[in-house]
Amino acid sequence: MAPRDDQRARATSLLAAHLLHSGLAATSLRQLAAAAGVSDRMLLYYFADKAEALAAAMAQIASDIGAQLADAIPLGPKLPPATLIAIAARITTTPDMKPYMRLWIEVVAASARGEAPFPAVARQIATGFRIWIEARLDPAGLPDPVGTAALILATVDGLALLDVCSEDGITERAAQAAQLPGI
Amino acid sequence: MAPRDDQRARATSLLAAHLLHSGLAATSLRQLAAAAGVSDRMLLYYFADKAEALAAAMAQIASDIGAQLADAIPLGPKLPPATLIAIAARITTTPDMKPYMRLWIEVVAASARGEAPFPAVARQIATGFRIWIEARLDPAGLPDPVGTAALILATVDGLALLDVCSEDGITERAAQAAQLPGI
DNA sequence: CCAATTTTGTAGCACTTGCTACATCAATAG
DNA sequence: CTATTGATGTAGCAAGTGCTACAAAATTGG
Repeated sequence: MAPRDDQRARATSLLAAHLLHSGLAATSLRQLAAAAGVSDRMLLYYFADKAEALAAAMAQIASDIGAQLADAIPLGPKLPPATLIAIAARITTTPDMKPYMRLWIEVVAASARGEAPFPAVARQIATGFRIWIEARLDPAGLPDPVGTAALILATVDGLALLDVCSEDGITERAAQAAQLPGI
Repeated sequence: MAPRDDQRARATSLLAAHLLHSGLAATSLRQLAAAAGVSDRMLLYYFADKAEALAAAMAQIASDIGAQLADAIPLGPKLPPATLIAIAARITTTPDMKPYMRLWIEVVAASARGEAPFPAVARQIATGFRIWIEARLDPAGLPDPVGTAALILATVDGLALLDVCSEDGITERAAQAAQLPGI
């Protein structure tokens, strides 16, 4: 009905695809507008400002990640930390997940720099990750299950970070090492 | 003797301090010049361009990190992975190391974006980290010591990443969890 | 069909970006 | 003392930034 809302939704999807493909490298207003197939003038008609456009795209991406994670490991019996680390490492190093994790690294850095809207976005996504892990972690015998969940999250994020700045193959070998007992 | 080289060295140190304090948030030519206490015109007299100025500052920081790491754990008997993870986590979550690790995250993201000179810088620093770990890791019983070293590096980096986008205290609890046996 | 409202284009503004041309001043070599 | 070189300031350029004023067109309600 309202063309504006339709166009806004369409632009949001195109922006999300653009961010997944190019990261935060090309995020000027005009570049975003080009990616969304509209003029910069219209992008600012659909969204209040650049930050809102980015936030909308990131929200869609975050919901994608959530769905993918929920699909990958449905809620079931609680798992011990070693098992959960192994599984999480295997999932997040999947080629399908690579663009997501790469973007995630850039979002965290932009958040560290205080660049709107990324501090809020990063907090939201990190919380999503944390909840996913905590919901699947067996707390039995753990002195601090939240700390352990955070460690698992850190390990997974670290693998993603490694993937950005290392030669090919190293990340896979690290993920493999994460599946050994006693580490 | 040559005032230019003196000034260049002085500027490099001031730039390094600036990056450690502010990350990559304020890295326009004029902001860098202000941090170095010179005019933008002179900064480009000391350095060929902005990328070279950043590279010089980052090189100094990288050498600082190297020295700090070498001091923290001198070469000695090779350690099993669990011990090494615990030690590395304790070192890198020290308040002293916090600015370094935070900057490191931003450098990796800038590298992912292809922003000069960070791809080269990130590769160099990551290699330094990796060598430090491999030199201290006991490969006995490990099917892929390099993969295990990479995993340790990933864990440490992941803790740093977590530190950027989580509430206070979580990183410490995760680092604590990393010191438990059997994870 | 007219009026009001929503949607879209054109043009541009004030500002920042990395970098440079040019002139000037100081110091040093002959 | 002069001539050359090194060092520094002033001013500015072309491109890009986020965003906006204004008007024309399209759509909708009566």
